[in-house]
Amino acid sequence: MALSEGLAIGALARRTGLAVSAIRYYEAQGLITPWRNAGGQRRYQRADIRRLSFVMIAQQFGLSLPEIRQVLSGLPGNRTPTPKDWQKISVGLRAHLDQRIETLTRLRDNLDGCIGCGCLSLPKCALYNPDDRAKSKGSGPRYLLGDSPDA
Amino acid sequence: MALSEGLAIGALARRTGLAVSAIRYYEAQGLITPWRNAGGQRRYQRADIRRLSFVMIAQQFGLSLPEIRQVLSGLPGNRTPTPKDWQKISVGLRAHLDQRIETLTRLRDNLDGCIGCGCLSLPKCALYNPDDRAKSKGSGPRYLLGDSPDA
DNA sequence: CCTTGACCTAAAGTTAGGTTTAGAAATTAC
DNA sequence: GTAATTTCTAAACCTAACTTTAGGTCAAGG
Repeated sequence: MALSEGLAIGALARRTGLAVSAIRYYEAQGLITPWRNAGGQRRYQRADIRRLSFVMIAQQFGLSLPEIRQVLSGLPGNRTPTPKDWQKISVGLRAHLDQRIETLTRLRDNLDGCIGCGCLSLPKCALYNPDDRAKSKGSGPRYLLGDSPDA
Repeated sequence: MALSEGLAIGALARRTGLAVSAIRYYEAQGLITPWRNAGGQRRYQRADIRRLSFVMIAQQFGLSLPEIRQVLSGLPGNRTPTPKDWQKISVGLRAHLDQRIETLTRLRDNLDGCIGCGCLSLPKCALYNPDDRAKSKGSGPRYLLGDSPDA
């Protein structure tokens, strides 16, 4: 097997720790694009290891797969991404993370202000701030704030 | 309609902003326990407005419904919870939130250290810390770390 | 009394992020 | 040249947290 024939999906799975089925799923979601060998099997570049690593990290940060695809689209399509390329898109991740931390921190501070104040059921309570609620990615009641099914 | 006949599910829905179906679902999950009137319809106490409010807030904080049920079990069963009762269980929420913020902050710091370092694909990278990964509640690859289906 | 709106239950559908299964074809190992 | 692995596709299944639907009952108003 020549050096440049690429990685089979199983090898990529071992390198990344992902399940083979997950890698195929990510492909279906447009996160990674292997080529096919003569027999129709998927082959990956070594750079794809890093690409999938990035996917996993971004997931830990709370991004959805479509969001991650969006971020990854910031990478050059015509060549193997350099460390500098990764650096550039990581900055976007960092911003996303900052936002999440800030939201949670604000929520926490509100909780502190609310503990014992008895306002838990009042619409005025800071914890009911629609802004906060919209930003929290925990599932929660689906159609809470004008996010109606038929809108 | 006498004063003490309780709230119908629709009224509770309007007060909390939840969908009627969500309230029934929460009942199925053991988060709230109405009684039934002569005709078999659900009736709720006014204190249940606050109970559901608490559920919504806890969801924003990232707790699952089973976790919330657990927290709610800290309330007295034999009487209407006082502000002090709510205060007590809110402290647990606060701790949960602190933990999440800390995890995310640590993740962010690691990202800072990693941006541009080229380590994104190495198992040694701090971002691969199993501890971090296990704690992040974002879904991610399901059977990542010995969390196998048949274990 | 009768209609209309609110409520009931059970079951199926929905989304995200995957996994599992089944049967077939390609690769690798001996 | 087989036998054992891998890989392939398509479709079904899974969990969480709900919503929707279908068919029927309850409650309130005129």
